[in-house]
Amino acid sequence: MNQEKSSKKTTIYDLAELAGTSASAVSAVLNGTWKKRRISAKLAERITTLADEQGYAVNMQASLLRREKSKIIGMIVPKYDNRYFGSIVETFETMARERGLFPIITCTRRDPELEVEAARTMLSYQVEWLVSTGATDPDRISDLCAAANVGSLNLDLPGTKAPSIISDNFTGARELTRRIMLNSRVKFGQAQPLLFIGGRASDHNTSERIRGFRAAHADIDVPVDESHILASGYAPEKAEASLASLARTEGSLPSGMFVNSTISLEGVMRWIKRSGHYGEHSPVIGCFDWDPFAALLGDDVEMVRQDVPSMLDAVFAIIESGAADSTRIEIPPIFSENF
Amino acid sequence: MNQEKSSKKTTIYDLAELAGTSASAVSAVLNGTWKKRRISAKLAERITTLADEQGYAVNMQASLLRREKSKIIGMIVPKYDNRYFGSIVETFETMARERGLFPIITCTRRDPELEVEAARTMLSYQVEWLVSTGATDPDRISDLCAAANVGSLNLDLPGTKAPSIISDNFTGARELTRRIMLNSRVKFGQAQPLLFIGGRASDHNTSERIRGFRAAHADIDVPVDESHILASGYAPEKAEASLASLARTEGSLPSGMFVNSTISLEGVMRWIKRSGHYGEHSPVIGCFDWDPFAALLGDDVEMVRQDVPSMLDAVFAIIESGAADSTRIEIPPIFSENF
DNA sequence: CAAACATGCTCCATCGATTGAGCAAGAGTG
DNA sequence: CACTCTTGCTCAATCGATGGAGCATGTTTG
Repeated sequence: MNQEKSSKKTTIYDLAELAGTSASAVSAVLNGTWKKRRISAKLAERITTLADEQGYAVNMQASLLRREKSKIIGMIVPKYDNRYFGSIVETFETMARERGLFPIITCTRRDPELEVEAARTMLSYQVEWLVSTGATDPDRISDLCAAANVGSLNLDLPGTKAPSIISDNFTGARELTRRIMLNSRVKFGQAQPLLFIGGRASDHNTSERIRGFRAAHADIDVPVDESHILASGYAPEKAEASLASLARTEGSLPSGMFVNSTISLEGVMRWIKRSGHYGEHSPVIGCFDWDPFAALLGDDVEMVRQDVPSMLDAVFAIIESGAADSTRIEIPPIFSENF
Repeated sequence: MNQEKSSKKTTIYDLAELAGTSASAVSAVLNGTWKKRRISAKLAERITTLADEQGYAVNMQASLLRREKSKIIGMIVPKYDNRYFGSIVETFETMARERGLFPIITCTRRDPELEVEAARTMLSYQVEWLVSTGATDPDRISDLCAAANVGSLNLDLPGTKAPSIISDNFTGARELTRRIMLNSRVKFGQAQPLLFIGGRASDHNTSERIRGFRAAHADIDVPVDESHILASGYAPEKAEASLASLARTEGSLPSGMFVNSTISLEGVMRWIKRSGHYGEHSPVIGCFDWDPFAALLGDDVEMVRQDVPSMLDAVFAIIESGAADSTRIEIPPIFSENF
């Protein structure tokens, strides 16, 4: 595990000299092509031992420069601060490794400039595929990838220039809304229009969820209160402020809420606690996303879990098939009794 | 943004031919050394435009092979499923980028084999520094790095062969224990020995926290109940099972608990809810780690937050100074009133 | 007006690993 | 014995970017 010259890294040339052989023999042995290249088992053995002793590690930069495929796969993700993205990243890494790919992940904090810069950097590193998760402008990234002849994919939020794998937001939201209504009826005696809070009206997922929210109201002939659709952003503070302002203008709050993400739920719960709405008369809540602690907050919180493993199965299926047409795959989310 | 030959990526040679100039001129222009290399502004302009048109991106593999420094910095992290590691990763990425470094992060799911393999892979990618976060065997990774002449650092859990940046677990645990005791006295009338749950007795952080836990008991002359120190692992199921078994053998539970991580807290809260211990007589809890929803679970939950920004400031301070002696830096955690 | 200098480039070796082509020595065949 | 095959290797070009050295011009300077 030691080496004489401690200033430089060991290369195949160093090993070749030590073994009294050629660099190409060393290379063949270390990358496993030695049988094909008719290197004797004896020499292979000697080289392997030497490589171990010297703590040799291939220089991927050199290796990849020569090869045609990099086996690197990139992912851009908005945040690491919730279980949804956390499990996307963890599952992605695991599945990539299982397939012999090297995953590179970068967090772009919902910053469009950073997204593009990160995408460019990943292209420089010769990624073979780039997965844009929850990107604000996925098509821009697909354009960059197309120009570099690299496959791209959209996850969580759809785009029009690459295959998109997203949750079935409409159906999920409709079912979640139905459940919140049911819980509300059980707790407060009658079905009332709900409040929708969180997300951005401009993003596809939010608008689909609002559509599902409306559909569920229509299903049981309850009118939607337009002033109670508050897609005021993802940050907890935004949700908290919206609720505070609504309570100020209206005096009371709806008895049920559809919360568009755990991040928004954080703000909602904070407001409920702070304003003393907690307890007997606290609103019935449904959240489109899952968090273990939020799930423990009370029987009044219903959660849908997006099916991350299935979404990533779909991602890798597309990667393996090499497909590049901009289909959209919608994965049904999972309701709590099936977690 | 288009290119004629769609099968291959644009290189500086392609651009050179298109611009009727040499590859070295193109290279100089695109990497910003053109003034030093006395390329005219006119040619620089032309090349830049062309590069944009062709959607050119440097081949980092080639570039890094030639350069002496890779500017790549690696981090190994156990999981993405809690706020602590999530914010470590996010902060690390941001700070690395601010310093012109390219962060590569990999999640090793507390698997010692995977940790080593991931470290090897990162060395192949020519990382200049490797930060092992919460590694099960940080010294093994430091050895690998040393053999490759790469700096290594330990974060969250200390090692003996590289600088370690960790929380001040002893002081934090002592103060947290003191607070749980106080809350317990307020709720139940008297100070009783607490339960310690979660973590692995073999890891440094857990043992330091147990030491702090003992010290806080000693401070007010309360004996520690040795059978109530349950360092049964990090997984929620482990904590849940430990509590269930304790309740079975003892009939009742301690009135206060020191929970060693949010992950363990997940199991603890699940058990408390399921077993009907929630409410009036639910135990007073303190958790060494913070989670926004857990913080909302009730007034009975006290949390300490590890000071991630300060920890990473320390990490980058060491990286910038190039120090390699195995000092240990302990960062005080933050208590809830100062979040 | 010649020497010295500045300007604006180009040439080419180099980084480390890979791989097609090829060479020498021994084994097998007719 | 002359040949073809096989075995076990080595040679050298290559991937794309970089940067030291150097080569024409044009511009000053004494």
